[in-house]
Amino acid sequence: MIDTRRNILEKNYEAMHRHGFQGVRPDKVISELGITKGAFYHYFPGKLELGYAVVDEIIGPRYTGLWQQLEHYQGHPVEGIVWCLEYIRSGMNEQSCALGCPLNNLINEMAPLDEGFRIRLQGIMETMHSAIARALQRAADKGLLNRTLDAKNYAYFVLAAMEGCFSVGKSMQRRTAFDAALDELIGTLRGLKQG
Amino acid sequence: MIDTRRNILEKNYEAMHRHGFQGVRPDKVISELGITKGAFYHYFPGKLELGYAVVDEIIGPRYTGLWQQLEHYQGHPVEGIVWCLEYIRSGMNEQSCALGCPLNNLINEMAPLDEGFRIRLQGIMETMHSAIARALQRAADKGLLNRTLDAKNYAYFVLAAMEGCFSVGKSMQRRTAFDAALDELIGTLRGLKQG
DNA sequence: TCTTGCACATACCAATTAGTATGTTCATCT
DNA sequence: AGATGAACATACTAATTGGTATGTGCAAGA
Repeated sequence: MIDTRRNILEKNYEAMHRHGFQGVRPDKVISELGITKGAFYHYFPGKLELGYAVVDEIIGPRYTGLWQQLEHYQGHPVEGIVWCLEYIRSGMNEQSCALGCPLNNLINEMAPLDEGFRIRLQGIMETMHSAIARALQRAADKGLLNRTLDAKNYAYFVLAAMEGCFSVGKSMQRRTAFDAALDELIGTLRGLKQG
Repeated sequence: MIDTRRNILEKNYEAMHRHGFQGVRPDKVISELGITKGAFYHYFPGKLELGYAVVDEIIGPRYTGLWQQLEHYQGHPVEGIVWCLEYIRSGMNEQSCALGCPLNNLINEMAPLDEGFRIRLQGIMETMHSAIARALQRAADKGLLNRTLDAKNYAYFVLAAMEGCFSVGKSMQRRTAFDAALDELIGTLRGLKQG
């Protein structure tokens, strides 16, 4: 293999997405990869550190990379947020809807169980939160909103609603429910715009 | 014990809340209860059926019981929804915030993994969704809303935002984040009211 | 009184899991 | 050429997990 470590990481990421971290069986994953335990324990001290690496190297960059683009978005900051949401939607199909948001899944599973996970996941959420809050604040500062709001508090709400869309889609096993909830969130956001 | 079965159910519910279903070790839970495997397997065929029973007999009734009260709420239906949300908030402390919503947790963990769980959890969500959608529709029919909306779609959004509040609170390990997100949701809901 | 069966306890077990200890191969540097 | 170490493979293991098989006490009915 060209990059065994990366393959291990990505396959285990997929397994984590489906089964949760506790449900991952590194043995099975690596045997599906056609390699053995030797390779796995060569690159990772153990299962826990593998989980951390998946968060640090796959999940974290994916989310922070997206939301940090808000900083450079030209146009109404609210539309920037909507753009991010639509980007997320565009990357989804029926299956990924049924599996839910990898970040949301991991938060709900691991945040209360392991400090290492919790700190990492909290860091990702804080980065996303800051990006959204700053966008809202910019909009407010430029008088682009039709009411006053607390940017930080509202950013928590946006994050919550977005993650919740995944939970709804997952519980219903239907994209239509995810889409409906997301459409209403977007409508609510656009309702903040001046004019 | 007065009701061993109920004790088993409730202790395992607590364990599921903390560790997730896959993380529950029925052995440990029952030994903490001071009973043995004999008692457990006398009342339940196995771990899976225990999980189903927890959903059917504890989680389900708790949620559906709350939201179905919307039907009899006197006053603006939107305030009925707000009342339910405030009721949920009132039942939370720092610890339950860190552990998250039992329903949300279970959906995110088990919906893609097991049909038995999925059907049960979906049923609970559909009951809640219907209750919210009907409340919104009543408000619309009575001309109590300041804009038109699709009650069913908006109900998905309300559910999503609510569940998302738990995810946010859980990831941040702080009630303030949960409260902030929930306050904004409530503000958004009240913004629908006429006048 | 005898029996039946519920409500558990005790003892055992096979499979799984995560991990370790120990090779082996091969490229690279000296 | 010989030494070295990265990159794996193989074989083993201790602990855990979920479950079964069997035993026991005791209350209620025949």
